[in-house]
Amino acid sequence: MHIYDSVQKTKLPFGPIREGEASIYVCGPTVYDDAHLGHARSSLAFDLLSRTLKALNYKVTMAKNFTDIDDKIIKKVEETGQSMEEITSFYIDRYLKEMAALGVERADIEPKATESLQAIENMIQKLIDQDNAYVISTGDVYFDTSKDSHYGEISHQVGEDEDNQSRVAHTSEKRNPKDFALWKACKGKDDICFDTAFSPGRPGWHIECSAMIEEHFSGNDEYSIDIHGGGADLLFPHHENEAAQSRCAIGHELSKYWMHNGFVQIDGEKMSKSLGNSFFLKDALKIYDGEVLRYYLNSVHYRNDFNFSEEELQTSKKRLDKLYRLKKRVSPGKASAVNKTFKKALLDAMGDDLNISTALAVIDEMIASTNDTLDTNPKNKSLKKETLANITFIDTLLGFGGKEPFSYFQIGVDEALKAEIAKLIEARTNAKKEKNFERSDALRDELTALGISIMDTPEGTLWEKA
RNA sequence: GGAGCCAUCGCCAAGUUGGUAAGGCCGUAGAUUGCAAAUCUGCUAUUCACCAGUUCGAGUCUGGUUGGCUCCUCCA
Repeated sequence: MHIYDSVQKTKLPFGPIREGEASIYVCGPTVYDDAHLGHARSSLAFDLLSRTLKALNYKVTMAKNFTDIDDKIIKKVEETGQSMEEITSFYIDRYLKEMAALGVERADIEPKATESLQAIENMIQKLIDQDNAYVISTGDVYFDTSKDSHYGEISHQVGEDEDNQSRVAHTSEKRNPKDFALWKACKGKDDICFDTAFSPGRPGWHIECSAMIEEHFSGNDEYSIDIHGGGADLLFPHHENEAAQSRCAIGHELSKYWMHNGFVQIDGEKMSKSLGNSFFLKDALKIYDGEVLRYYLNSVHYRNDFNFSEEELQTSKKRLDKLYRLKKRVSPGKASAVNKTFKKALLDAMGDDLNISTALAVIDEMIASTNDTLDTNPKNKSLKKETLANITFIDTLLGFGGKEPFSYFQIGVDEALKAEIAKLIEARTNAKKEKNFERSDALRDELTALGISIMDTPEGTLWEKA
């Protein structure tokens, strides 16, 4: 397995802390609103990572957090009158359901900031005791970036003197312009806050990840976890700050490898809530099947930006359709053993920093050669069984191709229409027997009008939703 | 202002240590079909934004130019 490490900016062989194991922490969403396609892509990218490592026989432990204390959530509380808990649990539930529709496996650990307050307080207290952090007059606690000689090595976003260039305004009580809040003291009696030894308030954004990692992973003398992941926008300042506070509090590096996924763009621009160009997952799932969306969003390498277009999505679906047509052709039956050459080619591709393009090419070649052989010898039973096993392997590794193939092509067709289709096909078959082609073509046109395309095979006439 | 990333066929998109351009869509010629659809076969980039350099050899390395995107503010 090779992984591109965004800190060293190069592809590295994956050598985990513990032989045969992989610990992964991915930054999850702040739960104050619906997830958009960008969240989906990030989630999908690390799902692919986890599945690939598992297929390579690593014992994977994956954590993905929910940030459930945050300014935006508090703002929503003020706007809606709902409790923070009501809001966050609603969006967490939604998020999990939508990701499940995309075939994303649940993380082993799903920590929430509200459930990690003790770990957060402990870490902040430790940093204060070490004088790596300080409390200002308002009760806010800041991390002193000057105490960390390695600050800037994660994002390479160093720059010592051009602080005035920074777009971040900073308060005069900060020791250094780059110092960031570990703890935000509560401002009024209605503010949502939690009690600590230093001040009542709530955690800053960065500290929760560091604290959660310490709470849930043991690591070794050098690193807490193997891989830390998230969107490319988190590299700075979020991950830089996480790394700094962990390094100072724990005395070693936070993560051995850092991985960052590229953005989903709309018309060449990053999709984000602040730009107002978000395509929400819930809306996408109303129009497209989760599996099709998964295939599409995963079809471009995770580090590249992804320009979303419905037209490309349709093109992408055609490719998935081909896999299901083959599956239809070899079904029903019992799977035998996966083809070793095929399996190796897929694992080699995915083991190379998740090279999905090569993996999809390997699959397309398998589909073509299998169809070719089946054209010559339609009754090749052992090939059919092997193909079934190959497709099962694809489903395990990449998360698509697992559906029953006939139902895949019938998504969105209700029972009444199915009966109607069956009737028309039967009538057409009879017309064909009588060589009444005028009538059979007319019946086909009727089916086409219903959005159904048909194909005559030795096994009879099959249909698909166009 | 500072820090990065990217630029490969009409479209999407691979291409680790430099060695002579995967795959998909579209198009096209054929096989198959009553005709289609599905499936298969052939064809479809002497060329990798542009310029210069290193090298026996560069899409891959170096420098520069142009264009696009991102981060430095919440952000996947």
